[in-house]
Amino acid sequence: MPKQQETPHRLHTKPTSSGRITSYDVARLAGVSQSAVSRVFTDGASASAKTSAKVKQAAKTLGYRPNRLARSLLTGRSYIVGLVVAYLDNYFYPDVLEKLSKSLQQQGYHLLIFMAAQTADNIDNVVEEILEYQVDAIVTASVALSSELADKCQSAGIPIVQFNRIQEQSHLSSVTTDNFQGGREIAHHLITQGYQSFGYIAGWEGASTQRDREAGFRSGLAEYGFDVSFRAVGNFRTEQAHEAALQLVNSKNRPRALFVANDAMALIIMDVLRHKAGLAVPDDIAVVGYDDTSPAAWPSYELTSYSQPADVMVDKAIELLMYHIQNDQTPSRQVFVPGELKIRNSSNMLASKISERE
Amino acid sequence: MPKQQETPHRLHTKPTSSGRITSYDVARLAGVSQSAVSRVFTDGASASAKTSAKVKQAAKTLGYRPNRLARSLLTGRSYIVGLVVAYLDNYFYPDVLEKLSKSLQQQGYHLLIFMAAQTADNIDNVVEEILEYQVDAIVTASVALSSELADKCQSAGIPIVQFNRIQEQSHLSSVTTDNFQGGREIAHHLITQGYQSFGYIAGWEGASTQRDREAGFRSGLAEYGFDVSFRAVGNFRTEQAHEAALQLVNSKNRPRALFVANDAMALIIMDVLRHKAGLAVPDDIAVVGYDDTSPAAWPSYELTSYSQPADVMVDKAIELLMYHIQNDQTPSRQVFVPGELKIRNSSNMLASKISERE
DNA sequence: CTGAAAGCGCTTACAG
DNA sequence: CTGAAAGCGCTTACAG
Repeated sequence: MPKQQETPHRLHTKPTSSGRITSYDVARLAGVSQSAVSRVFTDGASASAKTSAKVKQAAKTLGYRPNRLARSLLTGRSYIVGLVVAYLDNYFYPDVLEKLSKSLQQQGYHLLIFMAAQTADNIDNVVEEILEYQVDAIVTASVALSSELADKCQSAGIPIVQFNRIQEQSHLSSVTTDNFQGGREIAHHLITQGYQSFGYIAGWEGASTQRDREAGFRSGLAEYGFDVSFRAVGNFRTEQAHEAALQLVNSKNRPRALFVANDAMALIIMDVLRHKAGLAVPDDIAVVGYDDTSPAAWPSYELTSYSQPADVMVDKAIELLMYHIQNDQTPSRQVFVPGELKIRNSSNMLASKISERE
Repeated sequence: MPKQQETPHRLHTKPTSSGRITSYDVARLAGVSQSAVSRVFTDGASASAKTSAKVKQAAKTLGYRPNRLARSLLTGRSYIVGLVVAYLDNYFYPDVLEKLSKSLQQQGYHLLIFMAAQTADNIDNVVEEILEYQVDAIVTASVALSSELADKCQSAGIPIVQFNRIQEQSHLSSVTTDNFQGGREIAHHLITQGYQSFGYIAGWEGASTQRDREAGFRSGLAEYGFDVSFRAVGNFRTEQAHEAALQLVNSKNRPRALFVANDAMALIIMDVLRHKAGLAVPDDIAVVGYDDTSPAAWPSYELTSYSQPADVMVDKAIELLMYHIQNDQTPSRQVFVPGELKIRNSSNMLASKISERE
């Protein structure tokens, strides 16, 4: 029976009309070769004005757009950047994500998102998956990779930029503020304000930011002979920050001034102090955060905080990214962006006390 | 000179060692065909345990992972979902993004992010770009597409799910709460509380959420013979919400109760009322928001708000997405997720007034 | 400037 | 179960 061939094979005899419009369809309509179509859509490739016009017209008629995935197979460039991120509930990161995405978009890149838990073992699986998408680069925000995986990416030629995290052992590029210096300035500020006893609420102890902020804070206190008399761990999580605040409230010797490792926790803690424990900030206890996210400036909080300028950090991250994408196997760089202590009412003892003393 | 051929052509004579490890490399090491390697990495394809073991061992040795982009060329599935989003500074959306990303990740999909301004003309360009990436579907959060583009995506077989926005003319699937009903319940709540004059701060007037919330609010008031006596536009932007609040404060006949089109604006406005105008909430003016984002529940605000359950909405969006990806040209669906009025202190007149009256 | 052709890394009927 | 081969949609030397 000659009819047996009627059902076409799915793979080998795909009819032109089925689904996607390709450069061949455009070529046919424009009366040029497929190569010509490709050239019209390639920056810097040679095509006469006449050809270009015909092709563009045909493409418009058909609604053709080049397939970036097919292109990437040939060029080795996907124009996809993988972003690994863990803490979207810390408002610093949505801000970073927005700015990073917009800037990359302007350069023709787009972000592929991978959410991860903060613990290191999980991150590696996530990154392995990213590699399947042939990303041109990876940004890890607030998470750390194993050094084995970092090596693997390096040998695969996929640059990695760490955002707001730094790792000595793996030689990865990074953008951070100087967290040690930030912690130190906070200590000096509180001492200058006249406070004499100090507490610290830690973030996740695997994080370089947590480590450096605490070390800087302790160092800054030690310079003037002070120490941390209360410490609890909030792990950068709101529920745990809440618990840490309760520990603080119930502690025998509550410190007079408290440094909390980031704003997200500091705001929660201020609320507990004021509304659950009936304490006044700063009159009963001063509070300082880190990140200077927008709620820190809200009149209900007026939280003193060390700013991490997201826009500058993002600019630097993109510079690093482009630098590594364009130059293979270049040495990594650690970029430190200057931060700044934003002094607000939550730590302002002098404003009230000095006037009393005068 | 025979030396002239020394530099290899970049394209045609790529040495095996240069860069990526392919299925051919694995095949060679494992002593099987390239097809066999492919099958081992394809769910449901037939491969003997022996072959599978050899291939997996070789892949591990070489650090091989299949190239998803190449795969997608054949299968027509990229496992990429495009997300268009405009308001990451409204904390509702980072929450949505996180949940959406995590859920999709579990099903092997990943989100490619496109930031857009809220105005419609811009969105179309963004979506055109998304299509180049051969996404399997598009989620538009808080933005609206032109109906031409919606048609184009439909004919290209790319399903679109609108998140927190609804559009009658273009027949797109959508997930929203019932914003009209939400506005109406808020009106009834405020009336029940005993308030008698009402203000409204609008979001961006091109947004269906804004339109429906306002219409519902006005309808709910009208049922009891009330009307809106003050109205200003905040456009869902913090700076403009701030200005709207100042207008309110300086208005001749300030309303006794205020509905603000979303929490992000409502929090800003509460701060202006309390800290710039010295007004008490709810004693001088009641405030209600929409979204029930986490800051609404913070003790400093205690903002009454209509909840949009992000997790349920995301679950529904993913159901719609998968339904449309798996079934071509299926009719669109409008899913309404039940919301709930969360009554907090910011609108609680009775708590104080009743006790006074008794 | 232009077309024919090879090939990017993969999947999948086909025929053993 | 397995290998040889075609082809997804594109870019890019090559030779006119």
